[in-house]
Amino acid sequence: MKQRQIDIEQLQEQFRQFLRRKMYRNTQERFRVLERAAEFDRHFTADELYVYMNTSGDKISRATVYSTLDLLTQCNILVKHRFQGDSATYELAARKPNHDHLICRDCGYMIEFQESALLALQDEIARRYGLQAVSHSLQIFASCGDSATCQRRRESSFTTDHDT
Amino acid sequence: MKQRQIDIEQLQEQFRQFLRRKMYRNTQERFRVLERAAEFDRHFTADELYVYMNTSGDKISRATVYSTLDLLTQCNILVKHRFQGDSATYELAARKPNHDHLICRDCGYMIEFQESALLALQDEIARRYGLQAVSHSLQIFASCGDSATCQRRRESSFTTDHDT
DNA sequence: GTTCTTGCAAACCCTTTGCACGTCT
DNA sequence: AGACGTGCAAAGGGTTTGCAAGAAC
Repeated sequence: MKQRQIDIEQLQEQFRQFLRRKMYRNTQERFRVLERAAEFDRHFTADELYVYMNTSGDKISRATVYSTLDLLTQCNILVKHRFQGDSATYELAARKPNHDHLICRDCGYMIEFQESALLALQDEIARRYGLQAVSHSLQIFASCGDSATCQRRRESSFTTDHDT
Repeated sequence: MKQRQIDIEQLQEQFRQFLRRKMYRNTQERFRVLERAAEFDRHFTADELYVYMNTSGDKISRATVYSTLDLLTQCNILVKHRFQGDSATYELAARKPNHDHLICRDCGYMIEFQESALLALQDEIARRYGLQAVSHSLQIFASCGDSATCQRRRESSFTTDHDT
């Protein structure tokens, strides 16, 4: 968790406009969830954010965290992922625009990559069916091939995720 | 559910080899799950398969269905999807090779498409990081644009997750 | 005969919900 | 004031697990 060059005020404005458009209320809780979520420079779960907030000064309920994360996802401030089996993870959309995930199916090691060709491809495929593409989610599953490497990566992938 | 030109014997052989390689046992239940799963020409859930089997002559437990579906996914006979929020869905990998999904984020309407460029792209990206691509999962989220159509299509409403 | 698998039900975990209280407009 | 949001705990639903009985090897 660290500060980056995310424009928090712009996100707040974006959220405010979304809430107004949907006739939802401007509550302190909702904006605190946004602020604290924006401190993560990595994927995080709803429960992680809940614990983080409640152990650092923001008393808030799980229900509110979940519901606000849902709102933030609706207005594209957050992106929600459902990787294998576990709980859903979120990340700031602005954190690393248009990245996708390369995942070792044997050890779970995950690499974030950016591939500009995908944007054009997503648009073209949607157009092919008369739709307008909004976003996409791509995971490539691979194997390390080298089992020693795979094992080493397994350890690091579960302990260090604090930096991208 | 209907029969297609799936080579069930080849799948059984593939499964047998996988079990042998992993030192797992050849049980009747495992092969019955494979046979019955292969009858679906669409996505299905573990529970659907469980109910289907138990209402048509194959008495089997949920635990076995779940565990066998996991094995069949491990050996690439099935593909497992985790679309929005609900339960996981499976489908035969051989059913429609290398297809991906185009989903209307407003009404949930889903189109299966095939795009051969993606295969090359998945391989190239994995290679870029020294890995060997096995498969991928791509969802493109779009909007219908036409609200009338979208509303008609709306049977279940939900927010868009980016899932595996 | 030993080990793995199955079946059953209960446990589990993440997420959602119902209701009373509090807050926003 | 009225409607909506929050907090709490309990319910919910898909999936996994523990243990005894049964099959595979």
